[in-house]
Amino acid sequence: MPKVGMQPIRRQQLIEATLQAVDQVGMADASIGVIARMAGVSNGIISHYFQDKNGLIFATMSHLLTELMIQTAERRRALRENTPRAHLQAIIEGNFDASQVNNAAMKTWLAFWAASMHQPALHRLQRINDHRLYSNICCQFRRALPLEQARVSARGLAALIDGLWLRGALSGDAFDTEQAQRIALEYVDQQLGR
Amino acid sequence: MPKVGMQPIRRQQLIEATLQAVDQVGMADASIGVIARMAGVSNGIISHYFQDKNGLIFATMSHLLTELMIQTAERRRALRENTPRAHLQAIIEGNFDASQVNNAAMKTWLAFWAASMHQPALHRLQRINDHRLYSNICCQFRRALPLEQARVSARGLAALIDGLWLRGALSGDAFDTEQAQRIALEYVDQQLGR
Amino acid sequence: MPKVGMQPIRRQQLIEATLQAVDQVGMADASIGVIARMAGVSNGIISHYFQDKNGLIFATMSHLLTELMIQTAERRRALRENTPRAHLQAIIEGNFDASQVNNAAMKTWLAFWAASMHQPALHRLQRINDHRLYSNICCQFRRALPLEQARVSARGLAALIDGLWLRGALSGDAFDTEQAQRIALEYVDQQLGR
Amino acid sequence: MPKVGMQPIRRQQLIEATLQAVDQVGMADASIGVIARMAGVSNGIISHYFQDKNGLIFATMSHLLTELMIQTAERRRALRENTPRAHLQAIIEGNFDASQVNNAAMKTWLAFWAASMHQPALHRLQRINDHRLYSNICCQFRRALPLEQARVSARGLAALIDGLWLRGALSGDAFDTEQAQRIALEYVDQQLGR
DNA sequence: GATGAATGAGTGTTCATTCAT
DNA sequence: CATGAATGAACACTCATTCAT
Repeated sequence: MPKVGMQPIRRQQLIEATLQAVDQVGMADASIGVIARMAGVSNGIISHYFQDKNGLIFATMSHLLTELMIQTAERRRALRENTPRAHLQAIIEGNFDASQVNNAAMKTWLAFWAASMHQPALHRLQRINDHRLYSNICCQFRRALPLEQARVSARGLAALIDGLWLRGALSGDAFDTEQAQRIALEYVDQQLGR
Repeated sequence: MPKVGMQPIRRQQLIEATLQAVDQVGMADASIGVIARMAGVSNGIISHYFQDKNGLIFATMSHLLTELMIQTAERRRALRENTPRAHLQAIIEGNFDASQVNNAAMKTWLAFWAASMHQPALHRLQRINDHRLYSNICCQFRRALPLEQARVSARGLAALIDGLWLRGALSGDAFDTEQAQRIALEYVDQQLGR
Repeated sequence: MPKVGMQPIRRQQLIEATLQAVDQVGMADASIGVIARMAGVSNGIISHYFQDKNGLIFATMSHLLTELMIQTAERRRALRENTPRAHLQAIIEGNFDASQVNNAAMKTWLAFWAASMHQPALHRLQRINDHRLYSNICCQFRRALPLEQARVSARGLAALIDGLWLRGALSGDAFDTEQAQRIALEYVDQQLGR
Repeated sequence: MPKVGMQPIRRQQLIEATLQAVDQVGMADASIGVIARMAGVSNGIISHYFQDKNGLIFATMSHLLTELMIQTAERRRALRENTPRAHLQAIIEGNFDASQVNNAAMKTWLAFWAASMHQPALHRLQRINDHRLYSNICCQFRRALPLEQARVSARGLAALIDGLWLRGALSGDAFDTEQAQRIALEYVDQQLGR
């Protein structure tokens, strides 16, 4: 049993237990006790590695955000052609990556949004993420469209992606990511096609 | 002092206090005590008119849904011309009505979505609402487009409306409903314009 | 079982349970659970009548202070002769009244002093009490002595009273209040006798 | 790095950290974690050098007591004249030595008294100290007064010293040790002057 | 119809202590 | 000698709910 250097291991372990707990019982009932039991550790350990429950929630959200960023960045790095359409497609695909459309992630996102309305730290995280999606999109539209038009198109595409994700998450049925991506890509083509 | 017929008055009073409480302290901290204090009544009264706290939450959500339905229906009844575009515009406008984009409503909606992932009763409410938006939209697209295309367009517009609303709610800034409606309407025109 | 107007009854009941708990297990171990059990009520009731544990501690200390004030005031009101010596004797007797030299009160006083070093609200209470003893004494010395001498004598008598009380409390043996009062009164006579 | 002979150094280090912690956050909040952090060592080290937290508290109190004893003894050894008055003055001065009237010491003493009411080990320490002050004083009075009178005077002076110290500690203002010593010495003169 | 007294389970958090390294 | 990972009990406090009045 290793007794030193446990910090990164335990942190990851607890973040995953949090996602699992939110998936199974919902954020409202994901008490420290439940999370600790799922991680197979004692309650007190959470205060040891995260200051308090908020610290754990914050770290969990940061984890999801980072995952989203990584997925999108990787897809864009792997592109063969450097066209706006290709980049936008990669962005769309990143947002519907498996790491974002599984039950645990979807429930956590929704709970995160609700909580961000009243917790400044989460709100800041949320704004950074929202802005990243918008500006990444805008950047690409800007290569093909005049500034004002690019902005409007970016706002539309960002909203469409979030809306498709949201309705998919709320539906309760299996997430048809294929169709969602097709609708989003069609929007891209319409905007670029002028 | 009227001892009869208080039910509808009290129920409305408590629903409004709930929205107010959610607006001010967030759903997580909107305890029965807080809501009762805001309504100027005793704690116990809530069990009297709603079975329990869940009953009050459910009623509050139903209230928001009804309001949304009424706003949309009224706008459509007042239409001069019976074109798909006009109906879709009315639907869009209804979704960005003041009753849906104020702080209390936005916070309650977000909390509702998060909760609906784990509470069957709320999930059912949520699905009904989602489906109503989709089928209302689809119905109008159907008048101008072949079935399959109408379905896809409807899915897109519904997602775009929800996404625009979501990003507006989460931004924390004033909600630019004008721009949102313009983007949604432009999407309608693109879909119909083929 | 009365269901209204319980507040003063419960408050008194809880204050007495606090004194009893401090007597039996010490302030450090006088948890809310212990106090509630001694009062024969549930834990939650304490938050209902006092905001929190600090509120209960504060109320308990206020109770002891009020008791001390009442005992002293009554003795002075019952005086036959209006001499400084008589008043000072009454003040001395009040400070060694049974309400102040029982185990529960002594332990609570000591815990109160220790806590007052770090809790502003308790410190304020403490200063008011200290000052009252001093100024009551000073007032009487002033009738027989020049101002500066009265002040010094008052400081000395107040300290002597507190010191006698303190050593009596800490001794662990039965409190010889007779001897304590004799020593204090002798000090009075020495000061007045010049 | 010395691996042997650390014990006295570490013990002293931890006792001083305890006094510092009590000064800054109060005995109630002076947890092992806080004390260890102030000493710049790990939590576990405390169990290593003191059996447990009580051991550390006990050692800290013993340290204060020893300091008091040393200060008094040194002053008496340095006396030019071997009169009762000179010895009593030295005892008084020892009790108002800087090592006893600094914030950390005063807070620790008060916490110690409160705790001694319920912890036999601390109570024993406390009684030894109380008795030493009394018997040292009594011894000197005995050289000038009949036994019974010496005892009463000793009780009075011991109480006066403790009372002056107590009121000084609780006042929250700067400790006027000069005045306190003058009052105590005056009491000595009155007792001897008969 | 309406109150508010009362409950008690549940929460997040703190903390002294243990122990493998 | 020294660390810090880990525990688990204890704590103050919150809260939805019940019910006598």
